[in-house]
Amino acid sequence: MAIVPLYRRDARHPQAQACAACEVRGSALFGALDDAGLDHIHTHIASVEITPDQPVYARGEAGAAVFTVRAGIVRFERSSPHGDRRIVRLAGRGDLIGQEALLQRPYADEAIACTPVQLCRIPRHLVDQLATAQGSLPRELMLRWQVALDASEAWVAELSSGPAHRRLLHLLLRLARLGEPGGPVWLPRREEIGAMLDLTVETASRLVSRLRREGVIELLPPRAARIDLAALERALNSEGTG
Amino acid sequence: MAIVPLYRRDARHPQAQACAACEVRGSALFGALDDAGLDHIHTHIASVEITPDQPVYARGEAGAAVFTVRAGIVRFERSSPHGDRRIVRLAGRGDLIGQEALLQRPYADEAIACTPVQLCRIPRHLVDQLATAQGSLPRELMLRWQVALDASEAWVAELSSGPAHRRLLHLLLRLARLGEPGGPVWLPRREEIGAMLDLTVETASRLVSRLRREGVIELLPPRAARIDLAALERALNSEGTG
DNA sequence: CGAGCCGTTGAGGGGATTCAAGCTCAGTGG
DNA sequence: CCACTGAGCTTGAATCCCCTCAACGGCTCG
Repeated sequence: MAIVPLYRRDARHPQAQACAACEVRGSALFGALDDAGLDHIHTHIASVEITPDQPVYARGEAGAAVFTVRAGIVRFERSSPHGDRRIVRLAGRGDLIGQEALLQRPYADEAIACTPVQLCRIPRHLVDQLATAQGSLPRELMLRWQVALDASEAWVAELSSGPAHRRLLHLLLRLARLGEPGGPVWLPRREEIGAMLDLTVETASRLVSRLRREGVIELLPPRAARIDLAALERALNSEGTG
Repeated sequence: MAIVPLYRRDARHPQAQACAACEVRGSALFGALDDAGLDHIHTHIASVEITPDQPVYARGEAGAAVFTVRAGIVRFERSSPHGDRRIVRLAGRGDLIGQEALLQRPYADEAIACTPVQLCRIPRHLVDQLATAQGSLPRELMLRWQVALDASEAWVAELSSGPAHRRLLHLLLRLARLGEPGGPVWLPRREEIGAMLDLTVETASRLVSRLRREGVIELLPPRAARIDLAALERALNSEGTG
């Protein structure tokens, strides 16, 4: 974990004005804060960069901080005592992760970077301060919690239900939304697709190959792809009726 | 929906002192409130009773209230545009449901009573009042949100992963925890089991019958069963190694 | 008593897994 | 430079789990 403190006003610092200029400010946790508020907090928030497949935090760890995702994709994993692991959710730009820490609770999942990830690390006590001083923060927090809950329930409904082919289509739809609109999307390894959709690597591979032949996706190795959204929609619709 | 206002001090009222005497007070949303606080809110909270298979609220509805579950089991459903429906989570005694309403958002799921359910209906504005007046409430709220998020992620990991036999064992384990310890548990209809585990009725029936033959559960029709927790544990363990 | 819902069981088929082999590609060291 | 290696991906063949289609019995209720 590369941790760099943020000094908003020191223009010589590479992370100068990072909070104020943060591209996700409008949708991030402190989006509603004015400059005075930023002055108060900016010295406590650190910018964190994580390389793919490195953990942000581990399940059971007594966390002292929450994170906002500034860029990249984070996955949440749980594994059974028997060893099989399952990816239960993804988070992307603007999402708040590790909220359990605010309740002095251990982290509930393994959080691992899928792509290069940029995070803002926010100490627990800092949120506590703002929660008492300001009125708007709790509401922002609850919003994040609800977003996470909604994402998790949608994961059950879309990525854990029905035939494998449809589950993969839904996954691609999500990946497309997580990336730049129209741009190439991050494509997980086959083993990761399997962990997301509860499939074996072989089945994941077969299905991806099939979509490639059908023209729904164009592979851009390694770990990227271009998605034909129109073809994807078509495939999803013909899925139900066929 | 049978709605009965709660008048805490009117001893002639059947719901008299319901808030003060509420069995789930210690673990419920207003658990931390003192009597003075109760005085303020008790006239605004209504007791709601719902019969099995009746909705608490519908997805998309602009909700003006959250609910705490005082007794019974509530299920959350989502259905795809193609018509197939999936149960994504269960809630039981002490759980807070419909929290989206606090954010002026439409309800995210269909919430439907599985068993006879008793709820406390808490208007949104009441929570807003308490949130500004008291400091402890937001924390309680966040705790509920985290409980729901955790339940949803566990649903992915346990009830949507692996072979159907193991998924059913995990479901029975949950149902046992939702009911009285040692007592009979509520057993969903086969169709409902199917919607929870993404199975057909036939497969659900076959698996239940198998567990009955193996002595893991004893059916107590209609819609109840006794579970041999030791046998269940054994079955879950031999599952992984076999 | 017949209608309808729920649960059960059987037979057959299909989709996903398992086991296995071969491929590409980047990194390594001769 | 190129064989060697290992990780990731792909494909094939056989097996198995679960689905589909179907029939039937128990039960409630009009």
